[in-house]
Amino acid sequence: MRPPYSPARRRAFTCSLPKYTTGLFGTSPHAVSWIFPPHLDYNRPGYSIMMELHMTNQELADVFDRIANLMKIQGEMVFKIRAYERAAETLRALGEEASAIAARGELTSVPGIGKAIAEKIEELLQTGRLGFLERLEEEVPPSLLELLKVPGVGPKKVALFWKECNILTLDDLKKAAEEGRLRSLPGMGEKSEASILAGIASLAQRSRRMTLGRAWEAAQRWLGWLRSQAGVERAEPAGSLRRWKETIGDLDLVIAHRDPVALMQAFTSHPEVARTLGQGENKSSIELRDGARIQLWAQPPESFGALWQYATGSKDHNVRLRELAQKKGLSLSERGLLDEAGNLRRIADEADLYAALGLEWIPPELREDRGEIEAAARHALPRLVTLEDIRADLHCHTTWSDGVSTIEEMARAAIQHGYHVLAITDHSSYMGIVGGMKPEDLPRQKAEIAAVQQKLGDQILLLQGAEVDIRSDGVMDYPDEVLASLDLVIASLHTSLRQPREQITARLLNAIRNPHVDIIAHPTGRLLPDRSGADLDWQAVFAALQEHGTALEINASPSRLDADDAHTRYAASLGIPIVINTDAHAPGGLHEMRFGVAVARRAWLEAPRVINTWETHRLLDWLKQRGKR
DNA sequence: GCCGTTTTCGGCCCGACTGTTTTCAGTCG
Ligand SMILES: Nc1nc2c(ncn2[C@H]2C[C@H](O)[C@@H](COP(=O)(O)OP(=O)(O)OP(=O)(O)O)O2)c(=O)[nH]1
Ligand SMILES: [Mg+2]
Ligand SMILES: [Zn+2]
Repeated sequence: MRPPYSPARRRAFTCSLPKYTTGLFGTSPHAVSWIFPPHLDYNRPGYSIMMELHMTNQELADVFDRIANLMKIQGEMVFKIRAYERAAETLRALGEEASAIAARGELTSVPGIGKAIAEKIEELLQTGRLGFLERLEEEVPPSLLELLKVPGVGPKKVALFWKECNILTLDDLKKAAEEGRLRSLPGMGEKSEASILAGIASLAQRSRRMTLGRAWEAAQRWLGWLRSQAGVERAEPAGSLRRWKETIGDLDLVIAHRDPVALMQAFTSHPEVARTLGQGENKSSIELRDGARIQLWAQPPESFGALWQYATGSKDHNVRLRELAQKKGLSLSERGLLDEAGNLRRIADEADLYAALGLEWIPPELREDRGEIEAAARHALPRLVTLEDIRADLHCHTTWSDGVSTIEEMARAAIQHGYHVLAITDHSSYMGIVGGMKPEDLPRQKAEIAAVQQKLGDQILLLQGAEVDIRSDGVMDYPDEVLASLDLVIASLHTSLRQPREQITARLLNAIRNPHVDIIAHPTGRLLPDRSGADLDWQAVFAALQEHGTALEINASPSRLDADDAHTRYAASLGIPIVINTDAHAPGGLHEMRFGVAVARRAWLEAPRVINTWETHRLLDWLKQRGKR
């Protein structure tokens, strides 16, 4: 990853890449390295790349978050700061690259991006720099940003420490606290000084964001504990977990309870607790030994709906909802709806809250302020795809490559899931003799699939596919005649994910243009929660997928969730077929389908967009159209 | 800085908890 703000690299290129490059099985990768000339266009009419440098939406968003934080320390107007923060969120959710929108001159038509921010985006895209930020950083030392990360330390205190004690770094702050120099500052005391030291310590060993899988496991344990406690009438997940966001910062849990004081005490003195961050009668917060944090809120059952809605968020969704309430002369909070006369209407059922504001109930996965409130007001929310809609899994592994179960075991597990189709897609040989399948193994595997098929009869249809590696030179790991012999071909990147944008994009495009390839799996190769994926030119990838009708995979593994919600939503809007696959390496892996479905739901997808919800005959027709037998 | 079936100017979510206060500011969710 590049640092959040650094001048982008200058590039220009103009040549052409072959329509697709035939795999030359058995030859050295170096023999075909010519497919990456220094200059290329993507062989599309009108798609001559004159891109001079590039910043991803994520990188642009990081710039605006940085501006917002520096302005907070500076003491700038809060509403201006909110505008930068909202713009950052908008950019992260776009899917389409901001550079493409800028090229059309349409940045200001994006909600939350006005004239000032659009100009800054354009300056960043054209020059890789931003004068406004450079001047801001001369006024406010950027090293102060690390102080903001200390829990309990906000912009006011950072400014105070900076101006009164010349504290510029985390080390400065630690030293000042240890020497007792903070307690005499206005608004500070011994306790707050000690809590800063504790905050710095926890920052050092604080764990990063969790994967959804880990978070749900922990949440189920804690919900079980809560439900076993006296007086708990209901306990439910909330926050990013309930919205199925791709990674989880902390566990947010809510309970219905009439007198939660004793329960809050039990919660903060649970044996797994390393530190109590706060304890009151309405909410408490703890940090566990492994660094994970849990936030617990309580309201009586008659207010549970309002509480659950609040704690589910997202923050931006909540703010929009509260603004809507305001316009109707109401005031919304976790306690309920307050009318102008000052009467509090408690709300037991979340759906009643949305109804009171004239809205359809909004599925938690949509609550990100990405247009869901407007759609709910028009009663035009999508009918989101569900786990029950899924009829096939088109990506799994067996003992023929790095899976741990046989074809029959995987097939029987798929039947248990109610699937009508399972594609066996073992790895091509790039992983080496042990890991991958050589082309000469394929006929024997085909025979085994046929035998299992005969044994299982019409309970399920088995397809012989393969997950074919796109080699680091862009060549498919199986030659065309081998690809042509398969029922389904998945192509994916596994190696050299750090190649420069144009090079790794060219690899992926080469696979998409290969007429035998049906699905592009885990397109970026990222590994959650920490390892970012390939730096793809998404606009080129979208265009190629659209042109060739190739399906884009949502890989359902909680450590991938790749493609992500934003890119999937935009891809589907272009008509690109979406497939949700588990990439299971054992029967248990098939259970991860629900995480992939969650990504699809966050991408606003209805079932027909997802090809593995289709009836078998329709799926087979699709494959046939793509030249399969 | 953004935005508009109440506005192109004047609004912009709202409450809990903590530690410092002698009535509240700061931080957080
Ligand atoms: N109204 C309102 N609600 C907020 C605000 N900040 C947070 N919330 C609510 C909505 C959030 O989903 C919920 C939990 O806060 P978190 O900071 O844990 O965020 P969230 O769980 O969405 O993401 P996370 O994965 O934890 O980073 O609290 C706010 O400023 N205003
Ligand atoms: Mg959270
Ligand atoms: Zn795989």
